[in-house]
Amino acid sequence: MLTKREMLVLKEIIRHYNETGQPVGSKTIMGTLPMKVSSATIRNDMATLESAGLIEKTHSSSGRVPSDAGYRYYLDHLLQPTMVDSDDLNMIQTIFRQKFYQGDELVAQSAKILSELTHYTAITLGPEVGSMRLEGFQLMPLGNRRVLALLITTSGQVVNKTFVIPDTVTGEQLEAVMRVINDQLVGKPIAQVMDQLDSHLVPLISRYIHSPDFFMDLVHSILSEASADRFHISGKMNILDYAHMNDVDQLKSLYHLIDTDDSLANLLGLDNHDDEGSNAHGVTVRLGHEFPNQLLAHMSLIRATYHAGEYGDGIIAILGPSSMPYSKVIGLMDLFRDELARRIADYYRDHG
Amino acid sequence: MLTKREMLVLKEIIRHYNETGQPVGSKTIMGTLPMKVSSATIRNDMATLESAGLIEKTHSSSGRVPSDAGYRYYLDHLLQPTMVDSDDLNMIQTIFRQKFYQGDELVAQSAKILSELTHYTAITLGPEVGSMRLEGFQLMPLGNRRVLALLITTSGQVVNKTFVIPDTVTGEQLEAVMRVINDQLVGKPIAQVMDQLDSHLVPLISRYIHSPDFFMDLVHSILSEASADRFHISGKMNILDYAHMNDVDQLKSLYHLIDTDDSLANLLGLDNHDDEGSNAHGVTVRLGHEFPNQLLAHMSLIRATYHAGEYGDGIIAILGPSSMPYSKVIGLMDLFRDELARRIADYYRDHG
DNA sequence: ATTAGCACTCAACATCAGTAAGTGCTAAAA
DNA sequence: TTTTAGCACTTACTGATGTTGAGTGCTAAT
Repeated sequence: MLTKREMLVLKEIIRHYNETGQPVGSKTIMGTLPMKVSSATIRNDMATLESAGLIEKTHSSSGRVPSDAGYRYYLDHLLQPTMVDSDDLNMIQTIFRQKFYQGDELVAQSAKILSELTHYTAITLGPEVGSMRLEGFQLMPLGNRRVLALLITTSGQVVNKTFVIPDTVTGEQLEAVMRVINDQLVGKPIAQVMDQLDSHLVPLISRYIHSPDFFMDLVHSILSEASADRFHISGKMNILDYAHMNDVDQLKSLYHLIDTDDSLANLLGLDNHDDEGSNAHGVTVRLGHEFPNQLLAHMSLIRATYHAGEYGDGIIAILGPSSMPYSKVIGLMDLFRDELARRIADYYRDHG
Repeated sequence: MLTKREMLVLKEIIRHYNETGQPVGSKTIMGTLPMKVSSATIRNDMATLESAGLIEKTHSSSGRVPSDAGYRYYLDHLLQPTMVDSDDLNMIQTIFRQKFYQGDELVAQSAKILSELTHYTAITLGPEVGSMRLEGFQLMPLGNRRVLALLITTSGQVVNKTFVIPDTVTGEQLEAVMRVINDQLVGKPIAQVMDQLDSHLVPLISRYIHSPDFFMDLVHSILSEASADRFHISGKMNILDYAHMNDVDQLKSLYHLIDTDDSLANLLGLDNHDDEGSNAHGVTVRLGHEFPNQLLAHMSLIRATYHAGEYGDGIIAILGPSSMPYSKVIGLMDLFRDELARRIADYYRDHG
């Protein structure tokens, strides 16, 4: 159990290290603590903090640096989110006041705003994913053995894809497939349709078409395009600033990670939904070393879920260095999730 | 005018510098020249080359490094493209043998292949741009004041976009607009339609609709999406390897440049079509210092046009360091443009 | 429990040869 | 006239050595 002053010392070490990036010494702390104590006292406190594993030395006579555990302790016990300052608030509201045509634009813009305000990397995910249902499906012959497949979802997303049809396929067959899908599948959640493709669709289509392989491929292909997680990432290049990578190959791997939907889903914890690391504000912080992936070692992921009412939940997240102004960033995220949730609800209410 | 041996010395300096990245000394050259001369002789030749501005010293007693002008001379007079080695050829053909559904995939894959073979950054541009014509236009009401606009081009590209319609717009008006566009504009080149939007479309639509602003916006928006240059870039992160940037901000600017369609168009010279820098193989090389942009200083852009017959011309390009194995890369580009042109012609012939 | 004082540690920086790679120049050889 | 051997000279790089300053841990006094 830490004393009050030890906590303060830890907090100050984290604050200073954040600002300067340099190890912090006892004299520096002495200057900024609210009470008047000597540097020797602080040295003693630091020794305690060090044996508790919360801070580290870079070499035997250096100042102290927060350790992974130190950050964890800070996040869990010491952190108080700051209010978003009015300039930032203004910027957010100004941008959100624009007119958005596509539902996605709102979410994409969010990533942009977040990355610009923080100078880190922002990742956002729209609310549609889970709750999205199939609204319509069309096949339009384009001539010359090509056909345009068009899939519309309840969230207003439209996916189109052109296919080359085998010689054996006739116009009537196209009609039949279209009819079957619109009769049987419209209104069902996309995810469910995906799962039951083989068991449901094959028998239905086989009634009209002898070898339904082509159509199965087609439907599968366009469905997976529609149901793929649509991450919006902004500020990718900021990684160059905050990930102090000496190895170019690691940097490349990191970018690969960010660019791969699967790893991103994994990063955001889209698979398991335990709330570890969440604090009272519904904003969760995961430190890099808590991820299985070595690459994220000195990074930190701040993640918040926003609730767009009946339209489902979405995610906003920020990837940055372990050493960042958490109070500010968490304050920002907390405000932003509400703001975005409201805007999305507005959007769908007005024209959803 | 350079002597035969001076040319050889220049060539060898470039070759060595390429392989090692280190300044090249007279003794090194001595070992690799076909004729037997002493290092002193080569030093004399080097002095000539230096006063001609073709090579440089990094400090007063260092070996020599090719200068910008040296590279230019090499490219214009000394370079002989190498045949593509059979492994690479195999890889190209294997990948091209896959089935492609969208016309674009072929061009996108090309960028991927090129970047993987060279370890540089590849940029490709499909052939459709100039010759693309409007094939069809549809407006489908989606309910709840939304409308889906669908635009199909002769190259098989389909662009869809949803819009929120003002309260005042009626279904008949949608019908009318659709009819006008399909009657009047189908078959015309997209570029031309874009240019004449205001002069042609406004009077046509005004006959049916009092304030055509909304529709003009709509048509304009979807047209520009359809006619935007579709660059495919692959190997972006390789820049980290070959652009030996010490300044992170410069690196960021460079990435911004690559990510901005306008600058990219500019880089590839899509505006002016003079053939400067082109050699007999139809592959042109522009060295970084020849671009107005400071950022590209130590880079080089290898660019080739491929001719997909009646389907128009496209571009493949590689961005890399000034110091690269030009013979190989140019050989590759020369082969690749033919290969890609053939594949694209095949694609459109089979189902275009 | 806190503090002053002091010995100690270590990175960072500067200084100072010594070495190796490479040059330019001169005078002799081809 | 061109090429070559020889040599003095330049410079980056390397490693050893010393100095400084920020910081620590420990002890003994408050």
